[in-house]
Amino acid sequence: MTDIPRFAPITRRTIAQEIHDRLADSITGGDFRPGSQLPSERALCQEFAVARTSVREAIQGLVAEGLVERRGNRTHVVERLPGIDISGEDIRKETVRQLFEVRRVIEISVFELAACRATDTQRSEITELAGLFEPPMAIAEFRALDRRFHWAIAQACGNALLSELYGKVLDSLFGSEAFESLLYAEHNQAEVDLIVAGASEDHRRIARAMAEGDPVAVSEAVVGHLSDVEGRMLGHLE
Amino acid sequence: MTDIPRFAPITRRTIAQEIHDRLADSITGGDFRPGSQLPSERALCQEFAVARTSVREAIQGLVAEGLVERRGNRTHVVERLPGIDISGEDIRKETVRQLFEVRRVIEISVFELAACRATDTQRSEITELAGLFEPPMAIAEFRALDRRFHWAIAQACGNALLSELYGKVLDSLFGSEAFESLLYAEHNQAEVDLIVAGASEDHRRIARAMAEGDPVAVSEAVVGHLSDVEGRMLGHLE
DNA sequence: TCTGTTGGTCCGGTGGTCAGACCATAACCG
DNA sequence: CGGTTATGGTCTGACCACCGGACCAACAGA
Repeated sequence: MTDIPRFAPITRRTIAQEIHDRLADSITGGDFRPGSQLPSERALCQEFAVARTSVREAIQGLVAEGLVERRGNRTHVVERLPGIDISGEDIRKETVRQLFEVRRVIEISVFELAACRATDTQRSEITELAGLFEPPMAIAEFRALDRRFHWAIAQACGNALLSELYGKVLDSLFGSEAFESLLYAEHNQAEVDLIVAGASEDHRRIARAMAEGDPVAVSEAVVGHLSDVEGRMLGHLE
Repeated sequence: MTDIPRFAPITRRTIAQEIHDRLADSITGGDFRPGSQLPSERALCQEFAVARTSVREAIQGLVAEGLVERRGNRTHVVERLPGIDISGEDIRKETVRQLFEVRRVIEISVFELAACRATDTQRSEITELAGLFEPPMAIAEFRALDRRFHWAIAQACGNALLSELYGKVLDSLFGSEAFESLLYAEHNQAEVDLIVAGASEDHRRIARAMAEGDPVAVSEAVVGHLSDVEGRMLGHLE
């Protein structure tokens, strides 16, 4: 009997396609206000670390699909996205809401498993990382530490596939332009400071429960943490 | 103030790197018995749908890392994988065990959300798909339908990010060579027939609860389903 | 009106990939 | 044991994607 095919064919994706999709997701995800100017080709070159020809091809696709348009010698997001009739603001909040829903589904289990399975070394690392949160903190510094903290716990859950999936949630959380633009908006600064302070306290609480190997306490701390941060972000930021 | 960088740099990956990683994962994941012959370069060309030069480069990397070795004019998995001292059989079962753990974390929530949020059209589709399970069924046919059934539910959960993540779990579930090799092993046929019959019944039960919009019943059915299939796969297959 | 920025076009070069051909050697089969 | 088949090794020419850069026309802003 012939061998079972074990592997799916390789799929190929050009750099322009990847850039196109990321820009399209960003636009439809509410990161750009309708009518606003897109970053220039040269600026996007730098951010994506690619040649201008790749960025050009991606943007040409966006023009063809009606997501952006040329105005003079500038590229702007169209005033009305095809097929979408809620505002960028609402899209952004829905994106964040869904992200928290996913976190509730996965993060609680990951943290509970880590509480049970982490090695002593991992518990020490988690405790040490929690101790580094010292408000007030610059947003960028806070987020970098926040990610390290969550990833350390992810690695302690003892399930490679679950760690990988949670890593993708963290990629969404820390790579989300919708999330970032809420945090960095000038008029949200005072509220963001409160979020940072609350989250820092929550992280220490989680780390203590983790160090004690108490999954129930960890679960309660995570539930409270998610509820608090989500409530503040959706209720108080714009 | 300068714009916040919104996008991470593009990463580049060659076809040979992708093939290398997939082969390495397959080998360390227990899909090839130690000492067994790897599929030929030409066979892998066909499966991956790439040129021989790409497959060659990937395999040369595996040789360099000590995962495979040349014996005469054949390529074989090494008898002892570097850094691994449990058998492929145990690795395979651990892979499957972790996969079920991830399913319990995510699938129950996805199904519960779908029970609450599915449209009438989606409920009808789910019911129809469940009705297509008619044991006895060929494994390949069963798995294709199984995947459609789970994906239909995933799309009904009302959270794009969660659907995407669950899609990756399904990719692992239906793309896992560890899983496939347990199912297709000749000596497991009778037990697999029992798994197919039990799963078909469970799917109908889930679809009924889904049609009734009963998340509690859906949750119970899913928990039972996962427990049953996992128990059979880990306890009775080899 | 002038300057700077942006999009448009073009160029030559590099790396990755492709399909194919051919050969030497080992494995397999009668 | 000999013949056939299969496999890995090497090589070739072609094509594509991508790169970095240069230059220009037109627009936006001061």
